[in-house]
Amino acid sequence: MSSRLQSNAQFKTNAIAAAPFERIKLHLKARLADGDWSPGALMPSEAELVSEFAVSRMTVNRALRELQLEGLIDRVQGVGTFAAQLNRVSSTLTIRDIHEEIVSRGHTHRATVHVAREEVASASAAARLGVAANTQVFHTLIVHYENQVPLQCEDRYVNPVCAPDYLSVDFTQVTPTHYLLDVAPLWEAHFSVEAGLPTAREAKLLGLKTSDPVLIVSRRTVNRGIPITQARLVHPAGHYQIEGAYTP
Amino acid sequence: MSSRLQSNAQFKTNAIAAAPFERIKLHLKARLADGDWSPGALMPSEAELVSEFAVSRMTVNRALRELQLEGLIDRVQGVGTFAAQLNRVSSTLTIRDIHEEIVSRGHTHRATVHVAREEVASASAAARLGVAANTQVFHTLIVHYENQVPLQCEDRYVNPVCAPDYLSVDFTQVTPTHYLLDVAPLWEAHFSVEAGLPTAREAKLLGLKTSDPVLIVSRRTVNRGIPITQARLVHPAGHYQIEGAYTP
DNA sequence: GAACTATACTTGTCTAGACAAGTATGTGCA
DNA sequence: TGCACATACTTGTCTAGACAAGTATAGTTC
Repeated sequence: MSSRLQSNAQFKTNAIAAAPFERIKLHLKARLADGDWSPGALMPSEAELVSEFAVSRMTVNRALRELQLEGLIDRVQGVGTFAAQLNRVSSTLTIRDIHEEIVSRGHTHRATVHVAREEVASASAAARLGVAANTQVFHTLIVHYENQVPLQCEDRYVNPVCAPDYLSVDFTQVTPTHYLLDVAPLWEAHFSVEAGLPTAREAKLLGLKTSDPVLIVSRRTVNRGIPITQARLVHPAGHYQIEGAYTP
Repeated sequence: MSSRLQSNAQFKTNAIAAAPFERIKLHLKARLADGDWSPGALMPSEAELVSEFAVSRMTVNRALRELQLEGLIDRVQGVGTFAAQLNRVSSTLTIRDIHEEIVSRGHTHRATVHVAREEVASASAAARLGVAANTQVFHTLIVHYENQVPLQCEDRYVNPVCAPDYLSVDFTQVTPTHYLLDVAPLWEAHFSVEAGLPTAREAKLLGLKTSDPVLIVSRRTVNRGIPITQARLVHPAGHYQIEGAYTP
């Protein structure tokens, strides 16, 4: 019983002070925020922190390794630990499946399929997808509605090698993104975001004029070097914004 | 000499096989990519991986902890390790200081200052910055040029509490972002990206018509709960795009 | 002066063991 | 049946020590 009380007391202490590696991280973060080390300055070595905090080196090492992953410090084997140059603002941006995103807002999602066929890729489409010209590819053109308002025009090319049954999917029920995540669960994505004008067809599908600005997201995904899909996602201005946050 | 050769040989072996924790990570990633565990499925415990790979538990633990940080697995103390639900596409987006970005492309950066003064914040500006209405704030309006072509119109409000000397900076030489990073090296950022139309003034400064689409980035930064700055960054369509990548 | 070498210091990683703490399950008692 | 408890298994963390490997520097040799 007394040992139970003792471990409870220890737990409460830990709840305030957190785990040692966490305490070391917070301490170094606070000093970095105070400007104790200007960017590029040499910070204490692991051995010095071991003495200061009276912990083992593995604990200090974990704290520093995680700070390095967070981009707050730079470490060079054989040299030392340095305060990072914080001249870039790295943010984590989450692009979610549009169905999930609309539903999470409590709204209804509806999709209309305007193209769903196999095509010989044009030179530009093949280049964007990353396959050879004149290859057979799947092509879908789907408009997504949030509460009956058009939110996204999704023009997508898919590599048949990765998803041979792609065209048999009912895209009014399952989004291409969702289906492709099932077929190829892990991949690399590259994307770019820009403002522009819709094509005549996109304008018509979204109920816009061709002079109305749109937000265009281009995304290409690759699995082990094999291109899976390339999508051009066109959103009417004002109806869609990408949000992100960065917390050190 | 022979010991040198021996360590070289060992190094080469390591170069192929990588560190044990890295090998375990790659092995589990490959099996996740193969769909060996569907989302939510129970994965091997640390003890099982210790047996399989003949390493210590700390090594397995590090591999799993890093996979968890990467969002590929979920771990629950007392229960086990599970394959993550990969239904969201998380990407790391890096917004860099515009001066650094232009210079890194080998181009020249020039800035013109159109407003740099202290103002009583309007209701909307105060709300966007996160300070009380009728507070004194700093306001700058700067246009950034890449090779003499206008690239960004930067409309920024700054909390005088965080950067009292803000107006004494020569913004043709130092960007506000760069200066503020010096004054407050660590902070949280929230941003949103959308397409839209420029205001009449922005259009004039960027050499656009008010009907030309622009990419608008709104960013607010906070340090320990205290708002630092709020910026509206307007870019002509076609001249600017945000890029990002996601590599599991 | 230039090139080599020994040394000291740094980070990178692994080990074997330990204790803590969360969770599920079976067992015995009321 | 329903509740308390012991048990087994899980992850979370820390330790003390070890070796490897990268880097800088002082000293030595040519």
